Amino acid sequence: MIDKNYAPQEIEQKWYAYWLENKLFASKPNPEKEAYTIVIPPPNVTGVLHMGHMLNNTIQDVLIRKARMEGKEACWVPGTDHASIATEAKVVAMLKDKGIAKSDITREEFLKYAFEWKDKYGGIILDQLKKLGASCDWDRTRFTMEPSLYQAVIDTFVRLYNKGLIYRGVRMVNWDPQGKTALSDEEVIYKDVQAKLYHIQYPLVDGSGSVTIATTRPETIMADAAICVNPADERYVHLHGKKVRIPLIDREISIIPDEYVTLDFGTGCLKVTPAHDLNDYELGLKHKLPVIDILNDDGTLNEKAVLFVGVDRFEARKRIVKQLTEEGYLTKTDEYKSTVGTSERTGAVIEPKLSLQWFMKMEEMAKPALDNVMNDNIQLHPAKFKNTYRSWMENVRDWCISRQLWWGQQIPAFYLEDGTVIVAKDKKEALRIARDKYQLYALVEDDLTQDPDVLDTWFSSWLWPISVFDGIENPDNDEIKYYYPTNDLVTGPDILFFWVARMIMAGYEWRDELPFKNVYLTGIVRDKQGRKMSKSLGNSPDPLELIERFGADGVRSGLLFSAPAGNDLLFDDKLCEQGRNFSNKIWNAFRLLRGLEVVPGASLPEHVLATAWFTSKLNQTIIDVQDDFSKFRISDALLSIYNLVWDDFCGKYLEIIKPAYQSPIHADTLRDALSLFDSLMRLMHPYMPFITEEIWQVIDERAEGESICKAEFPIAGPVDAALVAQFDVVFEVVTKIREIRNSKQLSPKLALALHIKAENQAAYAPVEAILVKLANLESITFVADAVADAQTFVVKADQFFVPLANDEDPAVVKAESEKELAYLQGFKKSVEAKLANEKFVANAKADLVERERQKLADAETKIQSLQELLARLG
RNA sequence: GGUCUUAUAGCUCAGCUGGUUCAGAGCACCUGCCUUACAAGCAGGGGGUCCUAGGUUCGAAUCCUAGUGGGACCA
Repeated sequence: MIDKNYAPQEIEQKWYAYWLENKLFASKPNPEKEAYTIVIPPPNVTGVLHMGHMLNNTIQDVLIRKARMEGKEACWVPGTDHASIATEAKVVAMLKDKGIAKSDITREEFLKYAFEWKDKYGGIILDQLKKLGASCDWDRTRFTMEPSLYQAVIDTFVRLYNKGLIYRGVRMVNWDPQGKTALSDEEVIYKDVQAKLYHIQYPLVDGSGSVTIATTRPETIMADAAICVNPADERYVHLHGKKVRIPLIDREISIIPDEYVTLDFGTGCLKVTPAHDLNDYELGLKHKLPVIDILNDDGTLNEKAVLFVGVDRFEARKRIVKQLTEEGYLTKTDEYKSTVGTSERTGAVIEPKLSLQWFMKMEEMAKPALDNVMNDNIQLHPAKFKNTYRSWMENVRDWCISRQLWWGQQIPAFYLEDGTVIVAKDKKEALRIARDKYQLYALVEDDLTQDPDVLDTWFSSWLWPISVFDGIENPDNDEIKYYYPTNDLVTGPDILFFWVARMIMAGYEWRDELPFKNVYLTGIVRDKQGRKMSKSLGNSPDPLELIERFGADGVRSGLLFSAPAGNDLLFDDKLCEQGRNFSNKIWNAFRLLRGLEVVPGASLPEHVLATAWFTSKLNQTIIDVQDDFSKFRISDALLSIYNLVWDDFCGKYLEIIKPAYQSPIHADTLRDALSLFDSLMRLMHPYMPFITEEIWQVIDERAEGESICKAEFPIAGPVDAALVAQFDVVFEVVTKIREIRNSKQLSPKLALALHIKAENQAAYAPVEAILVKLANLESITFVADAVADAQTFVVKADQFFVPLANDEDPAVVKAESEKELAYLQGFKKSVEAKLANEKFVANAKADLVERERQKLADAETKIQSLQELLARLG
């Protein structure tokens, strides 16, 4: 006997091993078939699976499994990202625990440790994905730092440098004092903070008083280059060109006028600090002010600060405030709401810093990337992200691509002793160029020094859809030609610019073609209070534990029950519980069919009819599901299937064909039912791969190595709308009778008699047996007149009577019927009004008008029946 | 501050090109059932001013405008 509760753990393990063993996820170019390709958004190599990955990868798996079943050559490429900042931080921390400082070891030693660490802890996340059922082609697993992908990055750098798209220059960049590296604009997260606005007096050199400036960063006064006022500000006109002394250090600076200053902010006097603020920097350029950088790379103050040398910037702020107060320079402190940029990876407060870095020009590359999204060559789902995408692409700024780290692709720029830069794929090539270009024939490799910096992680990720198929190194290979462009990309909107936009740029740059046709943007998984899931809040469930509790199928369907594209998902265990219950429901439906005793023979006519009815429902659902998928409504498609399986198949179809207790089922009926079950399993397989495989394998004889993974996805046949309508009437009647039973508190075991006053008695003949069974009737009798002492109801135009001693207050019964009548009369009136409206008849579509006429006719017959009923009630 | 987006049942959301009297699903809730596939279940039920105010239209949850409250991105 099969267990009545579905136990997923063993089953999941068994089938995943089977799938791998039989290479069911493996793909290779097959010209006979259409390719369907997804590249995984590579998770950080040292990351662990979180709920966002679960959602994201479930969606990818649903898409890829469906494509595979539809006979496409489905290829899902997995892999990991080296995540330079995050991983380097982890390796540094690991070394620190061992008592090793990064500064004490060489680059080579560090990288050795880093690779060891990666080999030990990296890729855990990929094993976790297997638990989820992810059908990746694991033989294709790639890593952004492996030799071939590393080389692709180097080649890209050289190519773009030679095209003049990459340059090196001193610019104001976002400096992360904790990671001690520059960051791109996109890696800076702005946060609201409650800051203080300090009002500081600067004495005039001529002794005629002082000016007061307002600043949130008093520790930068030592870097001041000027005081700036708006020329239109009458308060300060007399001060233009005068000099003030910076408090505490007594350095003299000028007061200059510039329209940049806002009159009504603070005091209207702005301290200009070109080294530590982007706007001040530009103001400084305009007025040729000196740049005085008082900060070290780690955020401590340097000698140029004069005061607090070696002290951290935040500590220095506290101390300088204290000193300014003591010496009477600080006149006022206001509370001030402000925003501060922080590092996406380390969380440290970003310092704008003037620094020599490598940049990529974005304007030219952004153009095809923008155009091809706006014209829908590449579709974003949901489309609302097109707006956000456009505004970003239209305002794109040059990309700072160098990072002061060791873990990553080292920039292929080589310097001669005099600082001359040679960009080449390796030192040998650089030497050749140096010799040829500068006639430096005596030069040897040791005379060249490679740039110590590495490239931004995204500078490798943006090549991912191409580089996983070696399309950069070997652009004409069979794989890239077959699999590229890929089809769908599934990712979060938070990396739309970091990653998606740049992949599109890289696609057009390298292959003059889009990298994927659709981008499905998932929402963020939040907890049920709407908070983002995070380690520090501890509100993120452990995905593997969820799988343990609810089964992978349960978790997958649970996540998708409420995950419309682009909308955040408020996660609750409850959803997975619902998914698990669904697994169990399917399991028990199958137990029922498996447990039946079979006798040879043809199906009863009502069973044949029920099979035809359910087939229509199934076909309709397949049509709906395909429509949903075409619009990336993955969640809606699942709900359609859920309702079909639970309500129509289990609740109705199985109840109709289920034989009485200990009675056998006819072989033909069982065959039909199992055939439908088989279709349902195939329809559901993309969502619930494990349980569907388990059942599919025993529904019928299967060959060794065969799998539902490669079985055909159901194809919709015809839908018999009339039959569906007829069954709707049956179910409505059944519900009414059950309602009577419930309200009278009668046992479901008590068979009732039913009398029908029907317009068309013959219409009931084929479904009588079904009515008897579902409503538990002892008899159906057709009558010409009303039946006394009976519970009555009307469906369509027909009247139904269930003879029961009527102990209800006739007035109540009458009131209810009158209420229904009034409703129908109102309905009729509104439809009549509509049809009498010439503009409606003239403007509305013909079939709509026809439907309205039908509605009117139906309402009229029903009203008539109700009136008869009421007449009898007196 | 700018741009975009959103507001529907207690909760999470559907409602697709305006057209069933359209107000719907799941969960939650209430009532009754351990009816031999499933209590992780079955039968039935209650519940909404479709944010507010205008407008367009024969007709508005759906389109437009303004306001209010959320959210996202950008600075």
